[in-house]
Amino acid sequence: MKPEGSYARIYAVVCRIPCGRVSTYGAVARVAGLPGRARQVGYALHALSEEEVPWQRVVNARGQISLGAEAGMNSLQRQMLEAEGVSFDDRGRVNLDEFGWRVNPS
DNA sequence: AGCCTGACTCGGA
DNA sequence: CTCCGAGCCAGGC
Repeated sequence: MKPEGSYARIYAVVCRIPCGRVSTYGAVARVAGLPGRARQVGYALHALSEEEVPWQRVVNARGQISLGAEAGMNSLQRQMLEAEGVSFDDRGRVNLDEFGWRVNPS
C-alpha cells in the first residue's frame, strides 16, 4: 500500500458527495478507511487544490468551514455551497442534520 | 535522524 | 450551546 493510496481514497470519497450535500472530515476519513485521521483528510485536501474534487463540500464536525487560514478560500467555499443549495446561518455554519451527507441514507 | 505545525475530532467543564 | 486540552498522522525544515 502506498501512502499516496490513502490520499486517492479521500479524493474518491469526496467525489462521492452528491451535489447540495456536505460531509465532515471525520466522516470522510472513516469512509476512506482512515478512522481517527480526520486531520490527514484536511491535509490531503489542502494539497489537492484541484477543481475536479469538490473539497468545498467538506467541512468540520461543527458544520463550519475551517479554512480560515487560507484567505479568500473560506468565503469562496461558502458561496459555492450556497450556489449548490446549501444554507448557511449567520455564523457561517451548515445544518449537518439537513445537508450532512450520509453514506447510506436509510 | 528529530522537532513543529496543521483544511480535525472527542471528552470534559 | 461554547470553550479547553489531549491525541492523531503526515509533511516541511
